[in-house]
Amino acid sequence: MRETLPTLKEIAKRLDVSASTVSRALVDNPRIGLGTRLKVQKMAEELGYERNTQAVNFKLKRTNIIGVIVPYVREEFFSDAICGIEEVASQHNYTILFGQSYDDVNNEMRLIEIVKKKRVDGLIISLSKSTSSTSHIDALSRFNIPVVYFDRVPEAGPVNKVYCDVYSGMCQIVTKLVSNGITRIALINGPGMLTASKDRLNGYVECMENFKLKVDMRMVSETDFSVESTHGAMRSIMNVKVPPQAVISVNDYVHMDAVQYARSHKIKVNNEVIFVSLSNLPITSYTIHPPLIALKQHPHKQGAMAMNMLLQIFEDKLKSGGNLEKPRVQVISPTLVQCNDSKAENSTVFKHAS
Amino acid sequence: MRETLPTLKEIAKRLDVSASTVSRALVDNPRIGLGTRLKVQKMAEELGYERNTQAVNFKLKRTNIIGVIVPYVREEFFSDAICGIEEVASQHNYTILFGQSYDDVNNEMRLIEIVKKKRVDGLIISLSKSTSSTSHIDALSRFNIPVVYFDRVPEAGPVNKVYCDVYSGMCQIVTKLVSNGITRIALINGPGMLTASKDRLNGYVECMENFKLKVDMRMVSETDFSVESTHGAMRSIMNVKVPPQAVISVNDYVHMDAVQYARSHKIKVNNEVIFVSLSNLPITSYTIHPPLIALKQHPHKQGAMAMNMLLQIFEDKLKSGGNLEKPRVQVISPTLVQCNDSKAENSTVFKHAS
DNA sequence: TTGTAGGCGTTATCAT
DNA sequence: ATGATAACGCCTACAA
Repeated sequence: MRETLPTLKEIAKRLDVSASTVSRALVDNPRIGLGTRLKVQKMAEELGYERNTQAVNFKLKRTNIIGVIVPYVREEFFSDAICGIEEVASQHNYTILFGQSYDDVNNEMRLIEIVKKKRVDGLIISLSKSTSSTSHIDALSRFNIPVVYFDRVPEAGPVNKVYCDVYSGMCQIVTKLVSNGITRIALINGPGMLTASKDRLNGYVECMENFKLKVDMRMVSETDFSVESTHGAMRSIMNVKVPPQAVISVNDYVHMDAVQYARSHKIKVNNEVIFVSLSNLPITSYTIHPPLIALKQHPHKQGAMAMNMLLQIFEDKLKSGGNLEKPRVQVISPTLVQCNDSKAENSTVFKHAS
Repeated sequence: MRETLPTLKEIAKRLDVSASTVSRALVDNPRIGLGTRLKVQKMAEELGYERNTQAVNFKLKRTNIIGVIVPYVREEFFSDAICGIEEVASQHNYTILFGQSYDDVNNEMRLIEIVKKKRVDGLIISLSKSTSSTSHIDALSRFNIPVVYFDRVPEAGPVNKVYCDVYSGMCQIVTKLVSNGITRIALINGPGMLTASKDRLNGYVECMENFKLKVDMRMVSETDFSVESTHGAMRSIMNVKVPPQAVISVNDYVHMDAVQYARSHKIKVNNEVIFVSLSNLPITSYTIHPPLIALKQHPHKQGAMAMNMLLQIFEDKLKSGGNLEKPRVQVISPTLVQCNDSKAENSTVFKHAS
């Protein structure tokens, strides 16, 4: 019944050679005769031998597992990113151990403990929105576990990270709007603590100023990503006496909630007020009112890049025998896309190139 | 720099006892004195000892990894299911190795090879839509790797599976519609090959007949889940001379595409024609026209149940020392939910309880 | 109650 | 070019 896979020893016994010989033949070690190598490989083939990765990894003191921690896997952005990670990871025989922080530092800390316990070879993480310090993560470096941050990255410190240049994304958007005559622009930003939020705000402010437009901070609001919070943000924005012509939302979920607010307040979406989102997920195409302008943040690519960075770090660690390489940083540019909203009355069409 | 975790031997040396003693103390083996046990545990605590799971698993010839294969992780249904799996898995110290078949048997076969190579302890899988035979999966049982199917399960054969009772779901829906005076009901079903599709069709036909309603097969169509295919299905359905009053879609993505078709053909959605979906994902609440009736298929719960089933199988395998338990089957009932579509003109409201 | 010895499958370091 | 041996960290008969 129980069909058990042959081991290296089994091959050795049948061929009456030593285990080391077999091992060498199987990894194409040069210190072996061509004849025996072929003989061994043939036998391995016949027996359906498969190297026991568990044993190898154990021997080599590695796990070939990399930890991945994101706020929510159910968000398309992150599941996409995970796929990107998984794609390049599996090509290099790495396996993913993933966990969700549910945007809560405490969960994040628990997960860090787990990946440490599992002795992962490395960690790729996108911070929870409530994470203000990364000391729990820094602890990993003491155990020589390299960490790559992506998307939600810590602001400062010598860390490896890949993220999207939302500053430039913000500029692209504002430029596009302004060149279409839209100058009263509101922003629903993410929690001010997040680096990305600061970048967005800076991009917004500086780009506005470049156009000699005064920045009205009543047009800038924050959300903690919850529906209520977003609705609150909308309320404060729409209540200034000269309301905005455009509302930029920090992401598609916030965008959808903002649209929901607008509709329930009889605001003509994408007509009276133009809606813009800083990210661009496939689902929005099914929504009532998609954003007229959005930014692709390339989550899949970000994931792939993060994993590649980790692989690089592994390699360099082997070469340099140890430590102290300087942190790696990769920035990826978001891509501005125009959508159209068939449902909007007299949907605005953008003409001018940015 | 490199802080390396202490091993069992380290503790043994410091306490001047043997490794086996330490091992026993740490697993609360009864064959050890209370004093030494406490002493050992204290030292372990002090040193920050953490059992090397890799070594343990290697020794015990298990991996504590379970493979999970789904068509797409980006679909909320499956990412939800994976979370359910992950939740109970992590509670029992199991780790997930996931892969996506992208609804293609060939990928599925490749993934099966991989999980076999990784020597997973078990597999949870939701079949690709193009999988007609499960012989590639049956191969796993030869290596004593138990398999649990979920949601997209094979029709016949003695397999372990957990799935949603779409037959009854279909009945619930038809009953609800009929009791509200809607009798011309169309169905956009999934590929006929899938078990679930057959169940849906049976539920539809038999429930209609229970109500003495004649079944018009021109009102029944199939989609391969692609947009074009769904649009084609809609076309054929809406073109019969007396068109349906309701359209039931196999899932939310198909539903959204069906709505899209309807809108572009000036059909008043959820007014002239009522739209119903056989699943119920959060995203639909943001869509232009959510289904007025939907079924919760509880993906998270399905995932959790599948994982629990696997754990049961593991346990029983230990007890019975080996094989031949009869296959396990768990069926979960879908829950009918009513939504409302604020956007529909004169949106139909259902009054009668089913 | 505790220690000793052997082994899981593989690789690395010596020899030969 | 090949073999013998030890070791990775842990567990488990068996012995004491």
